[in-house]
Amino acid sequence: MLTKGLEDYLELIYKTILNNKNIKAVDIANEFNISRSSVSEALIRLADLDLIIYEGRKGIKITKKGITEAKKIINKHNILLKFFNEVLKIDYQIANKNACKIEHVADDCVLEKIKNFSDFCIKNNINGENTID
Amino acid sequence: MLTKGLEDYLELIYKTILNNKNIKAVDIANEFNISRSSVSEALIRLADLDLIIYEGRKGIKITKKGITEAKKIINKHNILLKFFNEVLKIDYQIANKNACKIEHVADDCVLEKIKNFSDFCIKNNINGENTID
DNA sequence: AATTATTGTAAGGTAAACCTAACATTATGT
DNA sequence: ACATAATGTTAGGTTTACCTTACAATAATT
Repeated sequence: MLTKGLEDYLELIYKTILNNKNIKAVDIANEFNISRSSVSEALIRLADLDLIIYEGRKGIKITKKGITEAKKIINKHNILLKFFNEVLKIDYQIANKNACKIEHVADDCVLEKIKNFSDFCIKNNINGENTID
Repeated sequence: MLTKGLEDYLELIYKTILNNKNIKAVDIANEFNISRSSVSEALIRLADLDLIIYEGRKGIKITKKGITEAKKIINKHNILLKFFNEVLKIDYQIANKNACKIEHVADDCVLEKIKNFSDFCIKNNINGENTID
């Protein structure tokens, strides 16, 4: 299983590539406030796991396996974000921050249940603002 | 801030004491499948933080500060457990396991919102079993 | 009481994930 | 083209949270 750090980096790599932008090691370092050398090591590890193709300055490419993995993580993130923000009506920044942390620890089956419940609540306008007596 | 490990150990210490039972370092080691020496270190750290009074074989006592802290963690745990198990209708063991992980990373304000929403859902019989089309 | 088992501690080790500093390489600006 | 800046890598270090092994102290069994 991927560590929280590797998941975060892969997530950023995929999102950036999806946006048709290039991503460099230094960008990851800046985004997460870690050193370039730490990123260097992490990218080698992601490459070892066949999640990215890393050729230093030549760029970072994501593999099919990497895309699958990144999508999973982003999916988890989005389920949590949506639930926190749209159902519980938690401030977006805080919702996002908490989604970022919980996405690495919550089991798939829990996320699945949250997703279904969240969709139901949104459809029926049940949320944290109209549920207070 | 306490680490996940220290929070877990303190939680167990408090729960055991609440049950009028004594708790020893070896019990913590067994519960979390870690070595006695790791527990030994952790207990010294908890004592340094004034959360417990630790005197080796003479026993482990919890301080007022420790009780306050333990209650906070257990409260978080219970909010999550209740939401997962009673609202989302997730299997108790899985609900508990996930509560255990998320309690260490979720912000207080998120837990607060989950609690309110959870109570509302329970009161109105809105749950993961009657919300599927 | 003597033996055996249990418990706690100390010493030293490991792996992960970070760090800084120094260096090499590649881009960029003039 | 050259100087400067940006980027990636290497080497070596730190911290955290574990570990094992060995030993000391206490408790339990016979």
